[in-house]
Amino acid sequence: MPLDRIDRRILERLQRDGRIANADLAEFVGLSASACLRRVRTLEEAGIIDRYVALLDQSKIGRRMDIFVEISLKSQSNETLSAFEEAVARSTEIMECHLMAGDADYLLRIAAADPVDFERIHRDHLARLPGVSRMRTSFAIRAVSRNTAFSLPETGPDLPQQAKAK
Amino acid sequence: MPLDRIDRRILERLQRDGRIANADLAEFVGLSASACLRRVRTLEEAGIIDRYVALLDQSKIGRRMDIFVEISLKSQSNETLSAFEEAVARSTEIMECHLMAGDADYLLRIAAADPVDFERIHRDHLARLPGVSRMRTSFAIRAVSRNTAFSLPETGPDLPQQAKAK
DNA sequence: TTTCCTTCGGCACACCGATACGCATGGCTG
DNA sequence: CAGCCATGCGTATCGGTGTGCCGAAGGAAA
Repeated sequence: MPLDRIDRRILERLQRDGRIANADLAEFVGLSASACLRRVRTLEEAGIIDRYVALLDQSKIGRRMDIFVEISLKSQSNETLSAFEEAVARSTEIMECHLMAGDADYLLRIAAADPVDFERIHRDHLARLPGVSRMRTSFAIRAVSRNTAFSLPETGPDLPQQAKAK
Repeated sequence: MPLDRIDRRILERLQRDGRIANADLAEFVGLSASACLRRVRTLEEAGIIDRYVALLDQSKIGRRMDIFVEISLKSQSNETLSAFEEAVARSTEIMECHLMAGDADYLLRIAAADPVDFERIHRDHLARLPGVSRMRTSFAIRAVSRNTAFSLPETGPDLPQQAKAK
Protein backbone atom coordinates (compact mmCIF):
# COMPACT_ATOMS: atom_id res chain seq x y z
CA MET A 1 0.00 0.00 0.00
CA PRO A 2 1.50 3.27 -1.08
CA LEU A 3 1.54 6.12 1.38
CA ASP A 4 1.31 9.59 -0.05
CA ARG A 5 2.31 12.79 1.65
CA ILE A 6 -1.02 13.21 3.36
CA ASP A 7 -1.03 9.68 4.73
CA ARG A 8 2.38 10.26 6.20
CA ARG A 9 1.27 13.45 7.86
CA ILE A 10 -1.74 11.67 9.32
CA LEU A 11 0.44 8.88 10.67
CA GLU A 12 2.98 11.29 12.05
CA ARG A 13 0.29 13.13 13.92
CA LEU A 14 -1.47 10.05 15.22
CA GLN A 15 1.82 8.66 16.45
CA ARG A 16 2.19 11.70 18.63
CA ASP A 17 -1.44 12.13 19.66
CA GLY A 18 -3.54 9.04 19.20
CA ARG A 19 -6.59 10.72 20.58
CA ILE A 20 -6.71 13.79 18.41
CA ALA A 21 -10.21 14.59 17.22
CA ASN A 22 -10.77 13.71 13.60
CA ALA A 23 -11.85 17.27 12.85
CA ASP A 24 -8.55 18.63 14.17
CA LEU A 25 -6.54 16.02 12.35
CA ALA A 26 -8.35 16.93 9.14
CA GLU A 27 -7.50 20.58 9.57
CA PHE A 28 -3.89 19.69 10.33
CA VAL A 29 -3.45 17.74 7.12
CA GLY A 30 -5.62 20.05 5.05
CA LEU A 31 -8.54 17.79 4.27
CA SER A 32 -12.22 17.80 5.09
CA ALA A 33 -13.23 15.74 8.07
CA SER A 34 -14.89 13.04 6.02
CA ALA A 35 -11.99 12.61 3.64
CA CYS A 36 -9.58 12.48 6.53
CA LEU A 37 -11.62 9.92 8.40
CA ARG A 38 -11.76 7.72 5.33
CA ARG A 39 -7.99 7.74 5.09
CA VAL A 40 -7.60 6.91 8.75
CA ARG A 41 -10.00 3.99 8.42
CA THR A 42 -8.09 2.75 5.39
CA LEU A 43 -4.83 2.91 7.30
CA GLU A 44 -6.41 1.02 10.17
CA GLU A 45 -7.85 -1.66 7.95
CA ALA A 46 -4.56 -2.09 6.13
CA GLY A 47 -3.03 -2.74 9.54
CA ILE A 48 -0.55 0.08 9.11
CA ILE A 49 -2.05 1.58 12.21
CA ASP A 50 -1.81 -1.42 14.47
CA ARG A 51 -3.57 -0.07 17.53
CA TYR A 52 -4.08 2.87 19.82
CA VAL A 53 -2.77 2.77 23.36
CA ALA A 54 -2.32 4.90 26.42
CA LEU A 55 1.28 5.09 27.62
CA LEU A 56 1.74 5.27 31.36
CA ASP A 57 4.53 7.05 33.17
CA GLN A 58 6.69 4.15 34.22
CA SER A 59 8.11 5.80 37.31
CA LYS A 60 4.72 7.03 38.51
CA ILE A 61 3.35 3.51 38.58
CA GLY A 62 6.41 2.37 40.43
CA ARG A 63 8.27 0.55 37.66
CA ARG A 64 11.54 2.36 37.97
CA MET A 65 13.89 -0.38 36.85
CA ASP A 66 14.41 -1.48 33.28
CA ILE A 67 16.29 -4.71 33.03
CA PHE A 68 17.72 -6.30 29.92
CA VAL A 69 18.24 -10.03 29.85
CA GLU A 70 20.24 -11.82 27.19
CA ILE A 71 19.29 -15.44 26.90
CA SER A 72 20.97 -18.37 25.19
CA LEU A 73 19.05 -21.55 24.61
CA LYS A 74 20.22 -25.12 24.96
CA SER A 75 19.37 -25.88 21.38
CA GLN A 76 18.26 -24.10 18.25
CA SER A 77 15.63 -26.63 17.29
CA ASN A 78 12.28 -25.42 16.19
CA GLU A 79 10.58 -26.96 19.19
CA THR A 80 12.92 -25.29 21.62
CA LEU A 81 12.44 -21.90 20.02
CA SER A 82 8.67 -22.24 19.80
CA ALA A 83 8.30 -23.39 23.37
CA PHE A 84 10.42 -20.52 24.56
CA GLU A 85 8.58 -17.93 22.52
CA GLU A 86 5.20 -19.14 23.62
CA ALA A 87 6.22 -18.89 27.23
CA VAL A 88 7.50 -15.37 26.59
CA ALA A 89 4.24 -14.38 24.96
CA ARG A 90 2.30 -15.58 27.98
CA SER A 91 4.35 -13.60 30.46
CA THR A 92 2.91 -10.21 31.29
CA GLU A 93 6.17 -8.98 32.73
CA ILE A 94 8.27 -9.29 29.60
CA MET A 95 7.90 -6.02 27.79
CA GLU A 96 9.95 -6.86 24.75
CA CYS A 97 11.56 -9.94 23.28
CA HIS A 98 13.78 -10.08 20.21
CA LEU A 99 15.33 -13.03 18.47
CA MET A 100 18.92 -11.97 17.96
CA ALA A 101 21.78 -12.61 15.63
CA GLY A 102 25.06 -12.88 17.50
CA ASP A 103 26.15 -14.41 20.80
CA ALA A 104 22.86 -14.46 22.65
CA ASP A 105 19.72 -15.93 21.15
CA TYR A 106 17.18 -13.61 22.70
CA LEU A 107 17.12 -10.20 24.26
CA LEU A 108 14.35 -9.37 26.73
CA ARG A 109 13.38 -6.18 28.47
CA ILE A 110 11.69 -6.32 31.85
CA ALA A 111 10.16 -3.47 33.82
CA ALA A 112 10.43 -4.02 37.56
CA ALA A 113 9.60 -1.90 40.55
CA ASP A 114 12.78 -2.56 42.52
CA PRO A 115 15.30 -5.33 43.16
CA VAL A 116 12.85 -7.29 45.27
CA ASP A 117 10.27 -7.09 42.54
CA PHE A 118 12.87 -8.22 40.05
CA GLU A 119 13.58 -11.21 42.20
CA ARG A 120 9.91 -12.12 42.02
CA ILE A 121 9.89 -11.73 38.25
CA HIS A 122 13.09 -13.70 37.97
CA ARG A 123 11.71 -16.53 40.06
CA ASP A 124 8.17 -16.63 38.65
CA HIS A 125 8.79 -15.67 35.04
CA LEU A 126 12.39 -15.87 33.87
CA ALA A 127 13.43 -18.99 35.71
CA ARG A 128 10.44 -20.80 34.27
CA LEU A 129 11.23 -20.13 30.65
CA PRO A 130 11.96 -23.46 28.97
CA GLY A 131 15.18 -24.43 27.23
CA VAL A 132 17.39 -21.69 28.68
CA SER A 133 21.06 -22.48 29.01
CA ARG A 134 22.51 -19.12 29.94
CA MET A 135 21.15 -15.79 31.12
CA ARG A 136 22.98 -12.53 31.31
CA THR A 137 21.27 -9.65 33.07
CA SER A 138 22.03 -5.94 32.66
CA PHE A 139 20.44 -3.18 34.62
CA ALA A 140 19.45 0.14 33.21
CA ILE A 141 20.06 3.05 35.51
CA ARG A 142 17.80 5.48 33.74
CA ALA A 143 15.80 5.63 30.54
CA VAL A 144 17.19 8.53 28.55
CA SER A 145 14.58 8.43 25.82
CA ARG A 146 11.70 6.28 24.78
CA ASN A 147 10.07 6.79 21.45
CA THR A 148 7.17 4.98 19.87
CA ALA A 149 6.89 7.18 16.79
CA PHE A 150 8.70 6.32 13.58
CA SER A 151 9.81 9.16 11.40
CA LEU A 152 8.16 8.95 8.01
CA PRO A 153 10.53 10.72 5.66
CA GLU A 154 9.02 13.21 3.27
CA THR A 155 10.55 11.30 0.41
CA GLY A 156 9.15 12.99 -2.63
CA PRO A 157 5.57 13.96 -3.20
CA ASP A 158 4.25 10.44 -3.35
CA LEU A 159 6.80 7.71 -2.85
CA PRO A 160 5.35 4.27 -2.35
CA GLN A 161 6.81 3.91 1.11
CA GLN A 162 7.05 0.22 0.54
CA ALA A 163 5.04 -2.34 -1.28
CA LYS A 164 2.67 -4.89 0.16
CA ALA A 165 3.89 -6.62 3.28
CA LYS A 166 1.23 -9.25 3.13
CA MET B 1 -1.31 9.11 44.34
CA PRO B 2 -3.03 5.92 45.39
CA LEU B 3 -4.62 3.79 42.72
CA ASP B 4 -7.64 1.80 43.73
CA ARG B 5 -9.06 -1.21 41.98
CA ILE B 6 -11.15 0.86 39.60
CA ASP B 7 -8.24 3.07 38.61
CA ARG B 8 -6.21 0.02 37.79
CA ARG B 9 -8.95 -1.41 35.64
CA ILE B 10 -9.24 1.89 33.80
CA LEU B 11 -5.50 1.98 33.18
CA GLU B 12 -5.40 -1.62 32.10
CA ARG B 13 -8.10 -0.99 29.57
CA LEU B 14 -6.66 2.25 28.25
CA GLN B 15 -3.29 0.60 27.84
CA ARG B 16 -4.89 -1.87 25.49
CA ASP B 17 -7.30 0.49 23.74
CA GLY B 18 -6.42 4.13 24.07
CA ARG B 19 -9.31 5.20 21.93
CA ILE B 20 -12.14 3.49 23.75
CA ALA B 21 -15.16 5.72 24.17
CA ASN B 22 -15.60 6.97 27.67
CA ALA B 23 -19.09 5.52 27.84
CA ASP B 24 -17.78 2.05 27.03
CA LEU B 25 -14.92 2.38 29.47
CA ALA B 26 -17.40 3.40 32.15
CA GLU B 27 -19.51 0.35 31.52
CA PHE B 28 -16.42 -1.84 31.58
CA VAL B 29 -15.32 -0.64 34.99
CA GLY B 30 -18.86 -0.37 36.36
CA LEU B 31 -19.17 3.36 36.78
CA SER B 32 -21.34 6.05 35.25
CA ALA B 33 -19.82 7.88 32.34
CA SER B 34 -19.28 11.07 34.29
CA ALA B 35 -17.58 9.40 37.24
CA CYS B 36 -15.37 7.45 34.88
CA LEU B 37 -14.39 10.50 32.90
CA ARG B 38 -13.48 12.32 36.08
CA ARG B 39 -11.14 9.52 37.07
CA VAL B 40 -9.50 9.46 33.66
CA ARG B 41 -8.92 13.21 33.79
CA THR B 42 -7.40 12.86 37.23
CA LEU B 43 -5.05 10.15 36.00
CA GLU B 44 -4.06 12.32 33.07
CA GLU B 45 -3.44 15.36 35.22
CA ALA B 46 -1.38 13.35 37.68
CA GLY B 47 0.76 12.32 34.73
CA ILE B 48 0.14 8.64 35.35
CA ILE B 49 -1.30 8.53 31.88
CA ASP B 50 1.55 10.11 30.02
CA ARG B 51 0.07 10.26 26.55
CA TYR B 52 -2.00 8.50 23.94
CA VAL B 53 -0.39 7.26 20.76
CA ALA B 54 -1.09 5.25 17.66
CA LEU B 55 1.29 2.32 17.21
CA LEU B 56 2.20 1.49 13.64
CA ASP B 57 3.01 -1.93 12.27
CA GLN B 58 6.74 -1.72 11.94
CA SER B 59 7.04 -4.15 9.06
CA LYS B 60 4.21 -2.55 7.10
CA ILE B 61 5.97 0.79 7.06
CA GLY B 62 9.14 -0.92 6.00
CA ARG B 63 11.11 -0.87 9.22
CA ARG B 64 11.90 -4.52 9.41
CA MET B 65 15.22 -4.37 11.24
CA ASP B 66 15.64 -3.71 14.91
CA ILE B 67 19.20 -2.95 15.84
CA PHE B 68 20.68 -2.69 19.31
CA VAL B 69 23.77 -0.62 19.82
CA GLU B 70 25.86 -0.69 22.98
CA ILE B 71 27.89 2.43 23.40
CA SER B 72 30.80 3.27 25.66
CA LEU B 73 31.85 6.85 26.14
CA LYS B 74 35.32 8.30 26.36
CA SER B 75 34.63 9.76 29.76
CA GLN B 76 31.99 9.69 32.43
CA SER B 77 32.02 13.39 33.07
CA ASN B 78 28.76 15.20 33.37
CA GLU B 79 29.44 17.22 30.24
CA THR B 80 30.17 14.15 28.17
CA LEU B 81 27.01 12.43 29.35
CA SER B 82 24.82 15.48 28.83
CA ALA B 83 26.16 16.20 25.38
CA PHE B 84 25.60 12.60 24.38
CA GLU B 85 22.09 12.46 25.77
CA GLU B 86 21.06 15.69 24.14
CA ALA B 87 22.24 14.42 20.78
CA VAL B 88 20.31 11.22 21.34
CA ALA B 89 17.17 13.14 22.20
CA ARG B 90 17.44 15.12 18.98
CA SER B 91 17.74 12.06 16.78
CA THR B 92 14.48 10.83 15.37
CA GLU B 93 15.92 7.43 14.50
CA ILE B 94 16.85 6.37 18.00
CA MET B 95 13.81 4.65 19.39
CA GLU B 96 15.13 3.96 22.85
CA CYS B 97 18.15 4.91 24.89
CA HIS B 98 19.05 3.63 28.34
CA LEU B 99 21.90 4.58 30.62
CA MET B 100 23.28 1.24 31.74
CA ALA B 101 25.13 -0.26 34.64
CA GLY B 102 27.76 -2.73 33.48
CA ASP B 103 30.26 -2.79 30.63
CA ALA B 104 28.56 -0.49 28.17
CA ASP B 105 27.39 2.97 29.14
CA TYR B 106 24.35 3.19 26.91
CA LEU B 107 22.06 0.85 25.06
CA LEU B 108 20.19 2.14 22.02
CA ARG B 109 17.55 0.61 19.84
CA ILE B 110 17.26 1.66 16.21
CA ALA B 111 14.56 0.73 13.70
CA ALA B 112 15.88 0.56 10.17
CA ALA B 113 14.36 -0.49 6.89
CA ASP B 114 17.27 -2.62 5.67
CA PRO B 115 21.07 -2.73 5.79
CA VAL B 116 21.40 0.20 3.42
CA ASP B 117 19.07 2.25 5.57
CA PHE B 118 21.07 1.28 8.63
CA GLU B 119 24.18 2.53 6.93
CA ARG B 120 22.48 5.89 6.46
CA ILE B 121 21.43 5.99 10.10
CA HIS B 122 24.88 4.93 11.19
CA ARG B 123 26.52 7.62 9.14
CA ASP B 124 24.09 10.46 9.83
CA HIS B 125 23.04 9.70 13.37
CA LEU B 126 25.22 7.25 15.25
CA ALA B 127 28.61 8.34 13.94
CA ARG B 128 27.76 11.90 14.92
CA LEU B 129 27.04 11.20 18.55
CA PRO B 130 29.65 13.01 20.65
CA GLY B 131 32.04 11.39 23.09
CA VAL B 132 31.70 7.82 21.86
CA SER B 133 34.69 5.57 22.36
CA ARG B 134 33.29 2.18 21.41
CA MET B 135 30.18 0.90 19.70
CA ARG B 136 28.92 -2.66 19.58
CA THR B 137 26.05 -3.42 17.24
CA SER B 138 23.69 -6.40 17.46
CA PHE B 139 20.99 -7.21 14.97
CA ALA B 140 17.60 -8.51 15.86
CA ILE B 141 16.26 -11.09 13.47
CA ARG B 142 12.67 -10.83 14.51
CA ALA B 143 10.65 -9.16 17.24
CA VAL B 144 8.97 -11.92 19.19
CA SER B 145 6.85 -9.66 21.33
CA ARG B 146 6.43 -5.99 21.96
CA ASN B 147 4.35 -4.81 24.82
CA THR B 148 3.56 -1.29 25.95
CA ALA B 149 1.11 -2.25 28.69
CA PHE B 150 2.26 -2.75 32.25
CA SER B 151 0.39 -5.26 34.33
CA LEU B 152 -1.16 -3.56 37.31
CA PRO B 153 -1.42 -6.24 39.94
CA GLU B 154 -4.71 -6.55 41.75
CA THR B 155 -2.87 -6.05 44.99
CA GLY B 156 -5.63 -5.93 47.53
CA PRO B 157 -8.77 -3.90 47.27
CA ASP B 158 -7.04 -0.54 47.50
CA LEU B 159 -3.29 -0.65 47.85
CA PRO B 160 -1.57 2.67 47.38
CA GLN B 161 0.33 1.50 44.34
CA GLN B 162 3.11 3.86 45.24
CA ALA B 163 3.32 7.25 46.81
CA LYS B 164 3.92 10.58 45.12
CA ALA B 165 6.63 10.59 42.54
CA LYS B 166 6.79 14.33 42.30
C1' DT C 1 -24.86 10.32 68.64
C1' DT C 2 -25.28 14.35 66.12
C1' DT C 3 -23.44 17.55 63.06
C1' DC C 4 -20.29 19.16 59.85
C1' DC C 5 -17.38 18.32 56.06
C1' DT C 6 -15.25 16.00 52.41
C1' DT C 7 -15.29 12.75 48.82
C1' DC C 8 -17.33 10.35 45.23
C1' DG C 9 -20.94 8.56 42.22
C1' DG C 10 -25.24 9.19 39.57
C1' DC C 11 -28.38 11.92 36.74
C1' DA C 12 -29.79 15.08 33.15
C1' DC C 13 -28.97 18.23 29.71
C1' DA C 14 -26.59 21.14 26.27
C1' DC C 15 -23.29 20.88 22.83
C1' DC C 16 -19.83 19.35 19.99
C1' DG C 17 -17.77 15.97 17.12
C1' DA C 18 -18.11 11.58 14.57
C1' DT C 19 -20.02 9.35 10.84
C1' DA C 20 -22.74 8.19 6.86
C1' DC C 21 -24.82 9.87 3.05
C1' DG C 22 -25.09 12.15 -1.78
C1' DC C 23 -22.82 15.00 -5.02
C1' DA C 24 -18.86 17.09 -7.54
C1' DT C 25 -14.39 16.86 -9.66
C1' DG C 26 -10.58 15.06 -12.15
C1' DG C 27 -7.65 11.64 -14.16
C1' DC C 28 -7.36 7.40 -16.79
C1' DT C 29 -8.81 4.04 -20.19
C1' DG C 30 -11.23 1.96 -23.88
C1' DC D 1 -15.49 11.39 -25.76
C1' DA D 2 -17.81 8.57 -22.61
C1' DG D 3 -17.66 5.96 -18.73
C1' DC D 4 -15.42 4.66 -14.54
C1' DC D 5 -12.79 4.87 -10.47
C1' DA D 6 -10.73 7.44 -6.90
C1' DT D 7 -11.01 11.09 -3.95
C1' DG D 8 -12.69 15.25 -1.80
C1' DC D 9 -16.54 18.30 -0.02
C1' DG D 10 -20.83 19.61 2.49
C1' DT D 11 -24.57 18.35 5.21
C1' DA D 12 -27.65 16.17 8.40
C1' DT D 13 -28.16 13.18 12.01
C1' DC D 14 -26.95 10.73 15.92
C1' DG D 15 -24.25 9.56 19.87
C1' DG D 16 -20.74 10.68 23.09
C1' DT D 17 -18.67 14.14 26.01
C1' DG D 18 -18.48 17.11 29.70
C1' DT D 19 -20.64 20.06 33.22
C1' DG D 20 -23.63 21.36 37.04
C1' DC D 21 -26.21 19.70 40.66
C1' DC D 22 -27.81 16.53 44.06
C1' DG D 23 -27.48 12.84 47.21
C1' DA D 24 -25.07 9.06 49.74
C1' DA D 25 -21.27 7.35 52.49
C1' DG D 26 -17.56 7.86 55.65
C1' DG D 27 -14.68 10.35 59.05
C1' DA D 28 -13.88 13.65 62.74
C1' DA D 29 -15.07 16.45 66.47
C1' DA D 30 -18.08 18.11 69.98
